[in-house]
Amino acid sequence: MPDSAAPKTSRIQQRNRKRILDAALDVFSQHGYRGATLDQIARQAGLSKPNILYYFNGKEDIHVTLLNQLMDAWLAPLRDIDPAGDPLAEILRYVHRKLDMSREYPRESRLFANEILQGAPRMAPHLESDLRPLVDTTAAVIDRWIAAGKLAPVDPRHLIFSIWATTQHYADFDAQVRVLMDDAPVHADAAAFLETVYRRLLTPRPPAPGA
Amino acid sequence: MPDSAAPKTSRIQQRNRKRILDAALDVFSQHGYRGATLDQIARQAGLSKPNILYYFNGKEDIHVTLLNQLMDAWLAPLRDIDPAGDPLAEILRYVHRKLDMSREYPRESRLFANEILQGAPRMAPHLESDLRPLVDTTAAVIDRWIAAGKLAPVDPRHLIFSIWATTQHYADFDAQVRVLMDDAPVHADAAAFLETVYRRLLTPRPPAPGA
Amino acid sequence: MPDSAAPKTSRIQQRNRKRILDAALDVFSQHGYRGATLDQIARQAGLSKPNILYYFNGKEDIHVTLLNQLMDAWLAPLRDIDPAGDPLAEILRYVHRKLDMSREYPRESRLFANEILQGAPRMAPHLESDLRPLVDTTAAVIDRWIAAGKLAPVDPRHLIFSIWATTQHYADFDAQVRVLMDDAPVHADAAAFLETVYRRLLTPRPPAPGA
Amino acid sequence: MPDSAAPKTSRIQQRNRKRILDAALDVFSQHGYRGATLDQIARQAGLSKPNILYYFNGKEDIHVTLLNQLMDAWLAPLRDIDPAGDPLAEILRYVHRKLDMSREYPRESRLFANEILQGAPRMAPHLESDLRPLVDTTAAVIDRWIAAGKLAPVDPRHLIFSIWATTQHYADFDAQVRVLMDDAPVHADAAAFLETVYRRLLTPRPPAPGA
DNA sequence: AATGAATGAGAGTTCATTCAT
DNA sequence: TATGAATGAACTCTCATTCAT
Repeated sequence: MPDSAAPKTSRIQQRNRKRILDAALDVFSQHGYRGATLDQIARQAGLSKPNILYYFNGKEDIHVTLLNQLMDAWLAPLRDIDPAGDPLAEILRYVHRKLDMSREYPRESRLFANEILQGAPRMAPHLESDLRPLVDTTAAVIDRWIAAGKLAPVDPRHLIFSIWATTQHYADFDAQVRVLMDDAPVHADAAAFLETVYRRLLTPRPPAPGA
Repeated sequence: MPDSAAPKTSRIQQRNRKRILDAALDVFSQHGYRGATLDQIARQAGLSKPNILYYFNGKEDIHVTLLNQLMDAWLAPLRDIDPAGDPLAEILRYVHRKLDMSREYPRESRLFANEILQGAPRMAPHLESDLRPLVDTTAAVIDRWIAAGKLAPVDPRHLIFSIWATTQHYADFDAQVRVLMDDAPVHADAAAFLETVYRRLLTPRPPAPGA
Repeated sequence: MPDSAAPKTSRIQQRNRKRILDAALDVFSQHGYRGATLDQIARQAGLSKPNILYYFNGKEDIHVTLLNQLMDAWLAPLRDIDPAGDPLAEILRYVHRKLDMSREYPRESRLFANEILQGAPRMAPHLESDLRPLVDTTAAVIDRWIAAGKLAPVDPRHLIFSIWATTQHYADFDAQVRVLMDDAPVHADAAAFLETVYRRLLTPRPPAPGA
Repeated sequence: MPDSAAPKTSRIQQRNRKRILDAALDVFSQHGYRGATLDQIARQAGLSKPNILYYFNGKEDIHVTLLNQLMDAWLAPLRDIDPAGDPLAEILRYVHRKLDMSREYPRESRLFANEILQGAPRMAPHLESDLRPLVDTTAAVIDRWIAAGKLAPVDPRHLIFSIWATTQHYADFDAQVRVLMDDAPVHADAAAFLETVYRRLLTPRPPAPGA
């Protein structure tokens, strides 16, 4: 039992941290930060409450850790827009990836939505340091595409907002969508709809002949 | 002296109930239902905590009252779409009204967003009874417009979702928007952007000549 | 309207005080002192809560007033035992009157029971000043009757306790009695039973021949 | 190390649960359910208020647990009446056991009295399911004894009520008894008195010669 | 004589966190 | 590493009482 425990526990540690974060994602995304309780998280994780506080320094620590971990994955699709790719195709790919994430990771979407709704008290720094430069860069790329006549002119930042809004809506407002769309293949229809929206919006048009 | 007594007492009641609801709107929209406390609401309303419970039967009563009162105002723009009006103009008017509401009533928007995010525990009945028939009706109107060739073909329900999503985004994700848009005239730019989006999306196009 | 109001209000006062005390008797006897609320009393009395406090100085005042008022009526049967009457008949009459009171005034019985159960915090003085001398006197009468050979020898105080206990039981433990005696004519049977008990207990017997 | 762990933690639990129940018995029996506060119970138990709620699910849980636990002990003497024993001796033994219980467990007696006085809101089911069949059985036994000429004829249920009433009186109305019986050996005198009462009541008499 | 409005004190309960092992 | 036990702070809500009219 002397030194063979270290690696073993390390593996246990990792597994337990993951369990806790997964349970916390469930609970936080459903009830919000204040509405969530450590008891719920502990029960869901199959651990005792004090044991959870052995792995994390408190409720807020869990929440912040979650937000930080998710930030990267959350921004990946935006990062992956290829300035050298076909502009319309790049945008549409981004739209579809975001929509897919709403379907596959609705808890993450709701976690962020909750945080932003409440004024981003725990995420404001990250927005400044991580999100903002990325959006600035992407907006510049889009502007260049527009200047090159490869996209119809639009405000790039509001374009990004609209993509976030329309795709995350299917995760964040799922309760409402489900009431209004019983049985319909929501995701497929949404994908087709958004494809249409952004294709019509962004397809560059030849200047009017008489102009 | 006949009926002049009733309003006298009612005056105070009405004023205080309004104060409380206004304060509660502030607090609930910012912290969510569970995150809000009667203490905060009382402080903001300038009343004592027990006095608040003299006017309402409890925290939940205040919340439900708020949601009920707001539901009507919230749906009004959708109700006002005129089936006899010009289709594109009607839709665009709706978009602008929704966007204006996001600017003028961001708390209401966030209150609803919070409620829906958490699965609409206290509003599900209203969604079924009030929202759903209204959306069904409106979708039918749009479908008729499309069939008449007055709008480009789109899925009417996803169109509605996209309008909600893009307009409410400026209220619900305000904290994020502000980080990314310092100093810009957000509202005016958003209005122009959305005008472009829905105009390009919905303007009926003549069939391709060769088709 | 100058001085004609006084007698008029005085009548209203009396009527309202009675209403309040009657309502309070209901509520106190059912829920105990601490379990009763002024709201319940006010509702039952058909008056507003502040108006009740116009007539009485507080919750305790109502309770004490009730206890004081009832004390006299409660002790009347004991006072009415006639030292000059037929001993056995006097005792039996007392038993039957007490039993009748349990049927006709169960609320009063329970009010007293509640008070005594809790250590008589508000009635201890009355017990000392009113009840004790009366019991002492009655015990002396009974002792004299026994000495005169007109009653079989028993401890007079424990005799009195047993009469109180057996008769008040039908009011105080009514909930239990009803569970165990569905449909039976409880009161009549109890009267017959107690008649038997005290007749057999108290009928003087001739001394054993050989004694 | 197999099963020795369980009792270890259970030791503290059992001890604290007992402490709490004992304190609660004190407080509930003196002030009634509504009049009792968790603060009082906690203080008396030497525990913090939240710690009490760690062991019980709330005030009502403590109360119900108490009533359930006591029910068995409370009915034991009645269960122990031996249908094969000597009738008069069995009854007298029951009377004395009940009287002893009033002296040794007055709090339990008052707890029950409080509950019944208020209509048995939390004990009605137990009365139906536990008490009633037991009383039915016992009444049948007594009826058989009477039919066999071994007891003077009396209504068995009212006999039982009278035993309950007269014995429990010394616990439930202790505050009153003490005022009226200073210094007397109440319990011994009561025992002698009740012995007389039930002996005279139940001793079968030979039919009057002339009858 | 009466009441709508208001409140301080305190009730039961929840919960993040700490203690002890 | 893990957990039963414990608690201070805070929460919602109740209630006897007071205020103002």
